Amino acid sequence: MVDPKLLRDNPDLLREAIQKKGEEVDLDRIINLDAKRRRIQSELDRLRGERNRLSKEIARERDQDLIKRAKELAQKVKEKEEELRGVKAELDQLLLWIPNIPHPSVPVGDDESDNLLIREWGEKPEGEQFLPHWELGEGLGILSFKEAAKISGARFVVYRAWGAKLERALINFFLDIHTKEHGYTEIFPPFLNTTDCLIGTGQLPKLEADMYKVEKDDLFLDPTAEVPLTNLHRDEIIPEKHLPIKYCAYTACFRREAGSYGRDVRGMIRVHQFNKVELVKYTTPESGYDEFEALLSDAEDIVKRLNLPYRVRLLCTGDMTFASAKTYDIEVWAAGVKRYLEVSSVSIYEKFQARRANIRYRSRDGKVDFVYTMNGSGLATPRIFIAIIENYQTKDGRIEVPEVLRPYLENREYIP
RNA sequence: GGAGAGGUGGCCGAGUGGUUUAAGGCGCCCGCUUGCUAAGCGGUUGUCCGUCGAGAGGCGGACCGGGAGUUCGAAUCUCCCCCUCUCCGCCA
Repeated sequence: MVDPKLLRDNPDLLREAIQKKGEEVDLDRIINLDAKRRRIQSELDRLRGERNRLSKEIARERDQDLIKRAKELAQKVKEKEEELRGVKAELDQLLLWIPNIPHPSVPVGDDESDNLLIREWGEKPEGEQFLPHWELGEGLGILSFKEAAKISGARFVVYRAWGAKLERALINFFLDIHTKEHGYTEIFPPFLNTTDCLIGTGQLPKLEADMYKVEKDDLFLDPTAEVPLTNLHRDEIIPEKHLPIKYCAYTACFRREAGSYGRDVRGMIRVHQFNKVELVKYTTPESGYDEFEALLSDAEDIVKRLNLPYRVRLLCTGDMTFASAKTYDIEVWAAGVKRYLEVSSVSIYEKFQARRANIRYRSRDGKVDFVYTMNGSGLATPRIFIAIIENYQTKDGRIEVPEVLRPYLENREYIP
């Protein structure tokens, strides 16, 4: 959520943000409602004050006239309360639809074509001999899309034999580096989240169509570990000395991918369930952007160690998500499909999520303020798996195991 | 799934309709005192909304798991929901 004070102090800033992000929000309606809310609040406070004073008088002497006046006042209070409740409910709902304000360093643009290339790393393997992962994976018996369809339908994958081991190796490798070398605390959270959690991180109400919901229990399968990790400290005031808090977690991630029916239908570039290790930080506002750059480099470090060519792009205002103030994408080159694949999205939310989830900190001088939150994939496996098998395929049709993964794969140089 | 107990400030804990302005204790912070790893004495100590103020802060209101209700008045009474604990049942 944006700072609601901006509705009166600087509505143009909000208007501009909504426009840059290509959202549609009736801001004037919200501004009017906010003014209405404050007016009703003031009246109600005055009425309640009067009622309280009267009640104290009645406690001292039971005067029938006083009680009669108090009754009338109580009726008025009740009416105002009802009025306030209605306005507040509507306002709170609408506030959830105002997007975050992009950071000034973010390029203004409409779509992917306006994203800014920040850097490129590594040598791209190119040539006709590189097979796409679906041919390679099915051929080697390490992936099966046919079997997955039997179990769950389209856009799922079964990892088999060395494929399953490679998947598990990746998850363990990611977690080991982040916990042992980058200083993150490992969390293994639940995979189901309450509605409040998803409102807190900003997936709801806007992205409900993209999520798997367990209707009976009113719970959502997590679309990313960002959700549980950021909600770990919901409704808390964290002492400043505990900051920054750095968490990493493996979870399976579930996305309905509504509205992407024609895209990436072959293979596992886009699937409904995938594995991901997520990094989340809570910081002070002052250190936020430094920690954000550090988080990006923690994610990049993994790609480098796997020796996968990649590039980093800064997303333009039109391509970044609703809740984000600034987002970098890390994309690896996959030689078989001959394109870059997004393997990590690193975003800073400033106070946007903290306001929604009510996560604050107490500074050393006693002031209470919202924390900054940020997160990034570190990394998502299916596309890393794709890049590894496609880029590391050998002439004799096997996969060379990247050196850093060998300890996780029985020290083999090749699979199968 | 069934039965019972409970949820009060950073923490412990009192509080069954009206000086509760949430007792008391611990902790924290500040000051004083003391011949010193400590103790004693005194004081301070929440969050949110509104409003006034340049600011420090003042004033008003709300907040005792969440929500609705009864009442002139609710931490306290009623209803619904959530969570925790104990026992039973089922179960990886």
